[in-house]
Amino acid sequence: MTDDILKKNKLSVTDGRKKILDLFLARDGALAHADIERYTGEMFDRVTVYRTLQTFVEKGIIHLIPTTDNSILYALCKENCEEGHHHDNHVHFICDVCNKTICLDDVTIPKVKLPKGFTPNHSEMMVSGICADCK
Amino acid sequence: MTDDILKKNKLSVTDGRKKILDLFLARDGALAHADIERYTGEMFDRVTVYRTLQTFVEKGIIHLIPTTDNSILYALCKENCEEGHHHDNHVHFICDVCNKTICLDDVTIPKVKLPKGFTPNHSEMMVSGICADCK
DNA sequence: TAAAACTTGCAACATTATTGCAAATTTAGT
DNA sequence: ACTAAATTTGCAATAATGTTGCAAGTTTTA
Repeated sequence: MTDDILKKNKLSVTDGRKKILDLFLARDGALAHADIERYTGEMFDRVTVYRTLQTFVEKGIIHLIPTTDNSILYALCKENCEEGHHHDNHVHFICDVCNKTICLDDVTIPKVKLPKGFTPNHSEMMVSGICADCK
Repeated sequence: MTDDILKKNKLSVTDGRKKILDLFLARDGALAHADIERYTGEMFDRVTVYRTLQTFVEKGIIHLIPTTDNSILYALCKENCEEGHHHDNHVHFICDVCNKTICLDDVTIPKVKLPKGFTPNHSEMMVSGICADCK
């Protein structure tokens, strides 16, 4: 499974990449760099984690999620990795209780009417509240 | 002007706070910590800038803007500072050309229909593209 | 104007991220 | 399966970013 995703994206299949990809496949929530480091522990160097995430973002295997604090979150979105390119026009949900960030793949970001002179290109939308598990 | 805002928020009127508030009033775009440091230069310590921004956020004079990269942006929004409390349910626009982030105070974030079990509380929305100045 | 309250700068420290280079691993060609 | 080429990793060094305690300085209050 992980091997396929890596091969499809023309990346060498290495232990580090498989392990990190596994992590994303196992969770449906988004992950912060720190989560990944906590999990991989002594297995790999911090630098490898940074570089792996960067590579995955470049290849479109994972995508960045904006946050209100300074943290960077990464998430693997189902459709995207199947198809090999990004469709990240979905809403992200941050649960105030469990603090997980979830990709709502089926909730499309609505278009908004911008003031005169503004031309839209890409949109991001995040909703916080209580998720289905915590309700 | 700056004195009034500070007083209204029960903050001591100091040179640092006035200078930083001036910066926000002069720009309509959002500012990163680094922008402020670049501007204030040797005038104040880094720590003072951090603490001033934190205080302003707590008082609701400025608000944080989420970004896709790891940067933290702050912006003063017109209505808010007049009234002394937050109405930050507006869309933020990031220009791909000049890279400015602008509060579209008149563009309200639309409501979206969430999947079963999810309860919304707060929303954020960012649109990138070309701004009115760069078109 | 003096005391109390608050703010600032400094120094030290913690965390997070980036880069170059050599060693190790993976891939591709035969 | 074996070797050369390409890629990836770990290490070390460095940079950038953010935090804390405390003493000195400034602002506010009465």
